Amino acid sequence: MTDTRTKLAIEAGFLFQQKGYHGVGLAEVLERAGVPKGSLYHHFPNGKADLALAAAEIAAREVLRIIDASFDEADDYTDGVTTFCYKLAKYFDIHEGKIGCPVSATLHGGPDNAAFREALSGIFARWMDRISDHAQRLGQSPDEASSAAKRLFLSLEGSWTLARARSDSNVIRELPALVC
Amino acid sequence: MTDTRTKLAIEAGFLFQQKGYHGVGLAEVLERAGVPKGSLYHHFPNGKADLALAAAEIAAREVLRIIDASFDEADDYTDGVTTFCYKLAKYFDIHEGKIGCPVSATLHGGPDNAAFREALSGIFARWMDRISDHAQRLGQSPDEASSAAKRLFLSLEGSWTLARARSDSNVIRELPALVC
DNA sequence: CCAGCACTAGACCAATCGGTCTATTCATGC
DNA sequence: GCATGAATAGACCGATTGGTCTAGTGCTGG
Repeated sequence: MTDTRTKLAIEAGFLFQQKGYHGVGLAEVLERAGVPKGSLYHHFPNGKADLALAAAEIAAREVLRIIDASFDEADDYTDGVTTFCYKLAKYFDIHEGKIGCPVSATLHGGPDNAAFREALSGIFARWMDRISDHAQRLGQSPDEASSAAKRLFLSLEGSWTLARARSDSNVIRELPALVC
Repeated sequence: MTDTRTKLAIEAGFLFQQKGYHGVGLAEVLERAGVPKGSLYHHFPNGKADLALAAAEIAAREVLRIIDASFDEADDYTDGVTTFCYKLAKYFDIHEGKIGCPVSATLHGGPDNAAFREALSGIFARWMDRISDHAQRLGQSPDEASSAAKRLFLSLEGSWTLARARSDSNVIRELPALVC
């Protein structure tokens, strides 16, 4: 039994990830969450923008969780990257190939608000930092780890885009061979 | 003196690249192009979708042109990639950091139309093929060239995303050091 | 000079947009 | 049992959406 606020953010997240900020109407979010409009503006006083930020934050934490789950039981960096990519590809398949990077899909194309951009680049930084931490723990030097993390992140964003265009998650699965 | 159809596609392209398909209203396109609605539906009978496809096609050709201009006078592959990235970063700066990949910004988040997805993945394939051709011409084996092109394309898409989030084109300029 | 067609021009439309507002229900502390 | 604030419920709003339709304009071949 998730509370109303969370349910709204999660449903909104799914929709934003597929159709982008402007592509989703509040009516659709409300219907899927089974929640009336009054509740939305009670929990998110700034309306749609608040909702998108909350949705992105949830998706961002979920990705962090997947990063940890992948690297925690890895023998070396390449091993962790491989597990990570396979998990993401599976996540992509579950949503029928309609999904890009859950965060950039939600926040890009939204209002060109400074708050949006900062949230977005902050989330990206957290991801890269976390990957870099794991790389160091698995034996890489700080410099190696940092650029490996950046290389992985950048090409992962690209893979999400290409996978979506092709409706095919294999691009993501081929990533470890390409960047490690 | 560009004709009305082209003017519409170009103006629409700028807007789509910044705000995405659903983020742009026809009224805004019409106003910026200084063209009445009747003309739009004369030149693009299927309306907004046609317009987006035409805009993406123009942007795609422009990128191909930049690829050629960068690699034609390059001594080796790394040299070509560097020139290419610098040109793109400059293009990014000209548009005040509001722009992502001109094609994915236009077509992603649009109708989940099969035509859109095919156009998108076709354009991406053309870019990668062209880069791969140049890499081979500059001495790489077909396999090397193909995976180098893919590596460049994927991380370039990611760089566009990150550059936009940070409003900073340096990510793009640092790309050659990261992927070559 | 005029018939025909490509094109421009913009009024108009139903549908949907994000957002506001009031009324009601529910839970909780006294 | 009652008061209070949180939360739900949804009617309602003006603005804007993409799209249609009718008029009018201007070029071109005969």
